[in-house]
Amino acid sequence: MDERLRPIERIRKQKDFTELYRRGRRLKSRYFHLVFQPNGLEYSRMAVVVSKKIGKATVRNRIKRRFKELFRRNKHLLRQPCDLIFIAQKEIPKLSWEELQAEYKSMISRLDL
RNA sequence: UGGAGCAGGCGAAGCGGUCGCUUCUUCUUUUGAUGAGAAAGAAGAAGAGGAAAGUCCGAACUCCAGAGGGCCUGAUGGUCGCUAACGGCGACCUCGGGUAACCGAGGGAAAGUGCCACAGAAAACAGACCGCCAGUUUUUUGACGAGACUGGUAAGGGUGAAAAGGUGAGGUAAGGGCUCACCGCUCCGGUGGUGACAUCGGAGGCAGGGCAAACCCCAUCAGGAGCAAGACCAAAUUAGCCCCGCUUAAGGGCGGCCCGUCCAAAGGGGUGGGUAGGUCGCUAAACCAGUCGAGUAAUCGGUUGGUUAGAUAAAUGACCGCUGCUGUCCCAGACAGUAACAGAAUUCGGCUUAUGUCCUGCUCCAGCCA
RNA sequence: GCGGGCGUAGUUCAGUGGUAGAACGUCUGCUUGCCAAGCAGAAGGCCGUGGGUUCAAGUCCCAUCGCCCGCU
Repeated sequence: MDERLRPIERIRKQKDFTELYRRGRRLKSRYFHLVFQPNGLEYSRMAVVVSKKIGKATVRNRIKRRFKELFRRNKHLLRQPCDLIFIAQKEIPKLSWEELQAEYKSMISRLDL
């Protein structure tokens, strides 16, 4: 139903990041890590972290856009609102769009909330 | 037909649609004090590049009180132009490379200092190893020859990246610009050119190695830092302690030093505390496109039209349909692909680097045909 | 975004323009019943990459690639 990605659904503050990194739980795969925590709000929030080691600016931007697209399309998969940080790993530029979609869905299903 | 050289263009193929993001404008609702503003929603408009990249130069802009002089330091380097400026661009000059189209390089080594390993007799007020020639003398014996000494010489040999112009002729005891011709070089003068320089004539028998991307000299240019510059707002904290200083100061004034000048207890330094957020700067400018004129050109001037991203854990994405193009195959069709380099972060002018079975024009060379 | 620094042997580093070195490590031999230590010797380098200046470049100049650090 709601496939928008409003500004408040993005994590932007330094405080939120440090809090999540300290308290959040982690899931790891070959392509990206996922830090998550139920946030107690009425909506979920997300952020993408891609370091310079992954690639040049073009590559990093493409990864960020793909994660944003996946998040807004698949909000219904989350059983309760929570904060998510996606941390890209070195192997991720090798994935095609279809492969990343499958990877994303399997990771979300592994969340135990 | 093949191979080269130069110049330029385009660069998510085009059209339509669905979902979503950023900014602006207008409107609606909620909140708020009928304000400023904030939040949510709707409609419309706009939304990555030729290199946005590297950060290699040059500027605008901001702050450093002002941006003055000198020295150090750094940069540039044929000439004349263009430009806001430049290490950029244009035209020309000389030298070098290429069969050619064309390409590359560029002050000074008769101001001084320094360095030229190895080899070689000798490597920088030149000198003489092997040689060549003459004379004297010894040996032998009559000569040739051989040795020693004295003198002449730099043609030949060999070393090296480099060794007191080159080739030829005359001349000479042997040689040598010793003399002559041609080429090269230096100096003087004329002519042409704004100039680098070119060219013509005359004189001189000839000066003397290389390296300034070694120090350096000459000419020109440069104050420093950078939008994380800098300004403002609200909140919070400290408005304490120590040290220096009121005039012949110390200290500071953003690469260093000196002069000059300015600040100077509402100051400077240290300690302590803080380094969390918002707004502005922030997009209309040495702008872009067309056209006319000046100029060989870079470029300049006039005129008409256009408005073209402003994010901040940082917006341009995902998908569908049709058309076009390319490739493969079993060719009235089917399948696959539609790219490469790459993503604005204060803004411009350049340079450099990356990039495509892409496109256009001009030129050169070779082969074949007429 | 802006500013600065470094690339040399397997590793850590030296290196006036003139044959690339040291220490540790590796390998071989000696020594020992065996190992370590010790002694003797050897191998190992396109000096990050590509141009230029020079007779000659690890060194000087230009471009480029990679890595590291600082500034809100």
